[in-house]
Amino acid sequence: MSTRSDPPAEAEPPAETPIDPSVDTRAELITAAARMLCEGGPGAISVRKVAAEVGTSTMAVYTHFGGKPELLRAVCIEGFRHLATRLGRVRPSTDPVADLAGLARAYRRHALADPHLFTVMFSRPVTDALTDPDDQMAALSTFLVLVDAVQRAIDAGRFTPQRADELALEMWSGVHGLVSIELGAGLQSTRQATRTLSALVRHLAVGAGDDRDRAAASVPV
Amino acid sequence: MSTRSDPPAEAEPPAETPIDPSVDTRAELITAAARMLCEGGPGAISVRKVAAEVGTSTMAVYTHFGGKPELLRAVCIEGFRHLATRLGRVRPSTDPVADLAGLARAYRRHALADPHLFTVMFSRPVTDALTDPDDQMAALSTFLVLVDAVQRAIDAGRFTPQRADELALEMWSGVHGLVSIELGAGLQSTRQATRTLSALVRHLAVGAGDDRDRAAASVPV
DNA sequence: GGACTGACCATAACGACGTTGTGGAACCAT
DNA sequence: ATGGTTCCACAACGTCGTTATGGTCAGTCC
Repeated sequence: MSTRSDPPAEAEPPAETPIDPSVDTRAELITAAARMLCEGGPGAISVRKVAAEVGTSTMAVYTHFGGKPELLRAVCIEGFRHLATRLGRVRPSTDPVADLAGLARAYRRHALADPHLFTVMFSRPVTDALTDPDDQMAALSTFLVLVDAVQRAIDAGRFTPQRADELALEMWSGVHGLVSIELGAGLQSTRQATRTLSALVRHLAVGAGDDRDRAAASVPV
Repeated sequence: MSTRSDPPAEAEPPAETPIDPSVDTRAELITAAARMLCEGGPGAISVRKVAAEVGTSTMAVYTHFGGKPELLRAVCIEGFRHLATRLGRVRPSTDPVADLAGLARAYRRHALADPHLFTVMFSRPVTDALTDPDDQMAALSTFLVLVDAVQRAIDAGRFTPQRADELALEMWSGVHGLVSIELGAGLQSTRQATRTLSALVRHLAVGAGDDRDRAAASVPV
């Protein structure tokens, strides 16, 4: 246990504790829980250990969140924001199909960066508890970026006119499924996964109406 | 429950698994755990309650399996066998693309029949523990059926010549992802999901080289 | 100034959990 | 009978999420 010892017995105990004056406990709890989830998986995260890491008692979790599920939910919302910023960094270009491939790669990069968080983010207990409109928006915005790219592909004449949200759901399913399989079952290699990811987007683009050669040019192998 | 058919066993059964004891405690534990997982999710399954349901003590779990993770692993292997038989019921026809759509529907039907089991089946702790060759084969066989259908589509000239396993992985990713999203995030309706599932297979088929009209004929909306 | 209020957290406890040690009962080959 | 093995009942240990209780401290109103 690497804990903070209590040597100041001779010193002035009644003095203030200027160690952590400003930072609020709530944010510290979230980051500590996120770090434990990242390192040891869902099973390694416990209210007691999170509180101990922050240097407080378990009650802090209950006053700030209400319980362990809400703490995990807060961690996942943080994860959704990270994912949203990642996808937001993929700036729309003049080639919407290439943008789709970029979004797919960014999605996978996010999952590989923190596999445990990614898994928990899309687990039932978490998604069911996303009742706050802001939280729902944070989770949905990641999908709306996809819809936008698909719509731009339709408007540009690359895809045949159709419902953009349905086609975006197909794209999301493919990417999400591939990443989930890669994390769960473990594919042979990451190179295999990246190649399959490109092929998946390319094939879906062609299926959506794009020219085969143009799709191949937009989505590099 | 599970029709344990053992017809090709010409040798003597008492060699390994004696069915003599009035009922096999091991099998009872598995079915009890599976039922609890099905009804209440992963959180509702505890060694104590499973043992109590069977009418024994917790020690039975440790003598037969070694611990709770191994018990869950056994339940998931049973799930993989169910999935394999489900996919096996999709008999190869003269239309391999239609077969792919049938396999996708069967895969989704399996997931919707027992969502909790489906989720646990592809979770890290379970897939990592599949070290026994027989178990790996049971899990892989579900994928090999897909590879076979893709290969038949290539041989029939529907798909352009390419690696069948890679294309099958794309198909699996799409279907698995769509089902995972449906179970996790919850789509608007099951009709929406079935339509998207068909569109996904159809688009991937076209992307793989199939004629657009033939794909539409093989995969009904 | 002093009392009140609410937010925040330390302490201790409760019940349930997974797991283990101990030992007993049933079975089987000798 | 005898020794060995398999299987399980019982009780215990440590950890978990959660709750009850009470205390500290900032702000507010008299």
